[in-house]
Order: sequence, then C-alpha cells, then structure tokens
Amino acid sequence: MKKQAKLTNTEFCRNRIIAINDTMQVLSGKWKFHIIGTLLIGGKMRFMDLLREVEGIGSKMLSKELQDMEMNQLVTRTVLNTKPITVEYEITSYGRTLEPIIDEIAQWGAAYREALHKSDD
Amino acid sequence: MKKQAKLTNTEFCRNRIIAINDTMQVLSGKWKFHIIGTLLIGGKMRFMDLLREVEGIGSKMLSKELQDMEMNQLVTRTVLNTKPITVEYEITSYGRTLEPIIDEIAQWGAAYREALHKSDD
DNA sequence: CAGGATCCTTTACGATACTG
DNA sequence: CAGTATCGTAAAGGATCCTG
Repeated sequence: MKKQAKLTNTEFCRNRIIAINDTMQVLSGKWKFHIIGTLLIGGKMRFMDLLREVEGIGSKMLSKELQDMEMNQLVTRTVLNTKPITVEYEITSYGRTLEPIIDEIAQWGAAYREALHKSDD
Repeated sequence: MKKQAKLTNTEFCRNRIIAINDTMQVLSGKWKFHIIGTLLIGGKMRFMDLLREVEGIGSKMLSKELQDMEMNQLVTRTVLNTKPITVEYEITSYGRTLEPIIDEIAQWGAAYREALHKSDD
C-alpha cells in the first residue's frame, strides 16, 4: 500500500462508488436480494421451493439468477439422484457474507416503510 | 398486534420477502445506491457534482432517479437564486436511515470482492 | 447550470409453452 | 421436477438538441 495517510473527500467518495458498484454487480437484477434472503433462512431448497417462496418470480428469471449466483459462488447447485430429478440450492459461506446487507434491507423495510406511509400524502 | 408468539419458518420467510420488497421498491433502479452513497458523504451537492461523482450515469437517468427519490422523501431539492440557476440536492434525515444499508454494501464491496478474485478462475 | 424532449439501441423482465 | 426456448413488452441507457 502507498501512503494512505489522507484521502480527499473526492477520492473517498470515488472508492465508495467503486465498492458499491462491485457489490451491486454481484447482486444485479431484481431478485438476488430476495433469493439470498430466502436461502439464508431456508437452508437447502429445491427449485420449486424457491419458486414458491420468492413471491412473484418466474421460472426463467429464477433459473437465470441462480446461474449468475452459482457463477459468483454465492450458491451451490446439487443434483440429486431421484426419480423425477431434484436439485438443491444452498448458500455458500461466501454468500453468507452478504447476510448483514440482507438483514439491514429487511429491517429497513420492516421499520421505516410504514413511517413514510403515515407522514406521506 | 396479534399473538406474534410463534411464526412458522414459512411465515417468517414470507414477511422477510415482503420487507425486502418494500426496501427494494424505494431503491429501485440501478443508481439509487450510488446516488445515496454519494450524497451521504458529499452533503449538499449540485446536479453537475452528482453527474461527475456518480461514475457512468447520464443526465437523463440522474434526473429521473433524483425525482423518484424526492418523491419518496429521501432527498430534498433546493433551487438557488444564482445567475445561471443552481440546484442543490441533499439527503433527508429519512434518507439517512438508509445509511447502514449503504455502508454494508460499500464495505462488502471493499472487503469480499477481492477475496473472490483470488480464488476465482 | 439544470434539466426536458426526442430518438434510437440494448438489455431486463415476464408469460407461455415445451422437454428430459 | 427442473429447467430451456420463444416471443413480446417495458425499462435502461446513450446521443443530441433545446430552453429558462
């Protein structure tokens, strides 16, 4: 590392933007937060389970999002040797590092959304 | 409130999804995290400042996102009485409640992205 | 400077069907 | 069950020009 002594406000801001960008790239799309939030609680889940739990998602998007997340090593995909094929998805320990983010988002939604409702139009 | 004694796993999960949904609706779009992250640090900022700081955004998107956020009372928009008109955007105290989320996201990006880089392809 | 209007291209998303 | 293929819509995003 270099001097790192003092960062200008602009530099700090720039780094933050880059960091936010990195995270949002991994979590891009409309459903990753929901899927991870569900997997964090549900443990091993089959495709159909996720389809049911993640309200509103379709199979195409779910499939695509899961592939993205597998590529980024956030989840594992395990094919079971059952009669009609079964696949289990599970969050990795790396994916679990996203838990604080998901928790904050879930908490905010629970706490602050209704506050706006009252003061709003 | 009702009994609230015990929530089944499914109910808890369902509520979480709803909470995440609420938050993500307020933060919908590709740029809100970046803009809020920037405003949290930058204080009062003009349109042009944001356009420069939020790497990659165009004026059309910035304008649209700021309008959304003003509607949701996350930021205030103040027109100053200057020669060529000047507008300042500033995050509200309500918007500031999103700070923990943004912080977590920025931290994650800074800390965990490089970890993947090393182990990845 | 701050943004709206217009036009155009690309990507994201969703619904429906179909397959091993 | 776990997806893929196909199609159509909507939103994202860029470029350029325009106005108070």
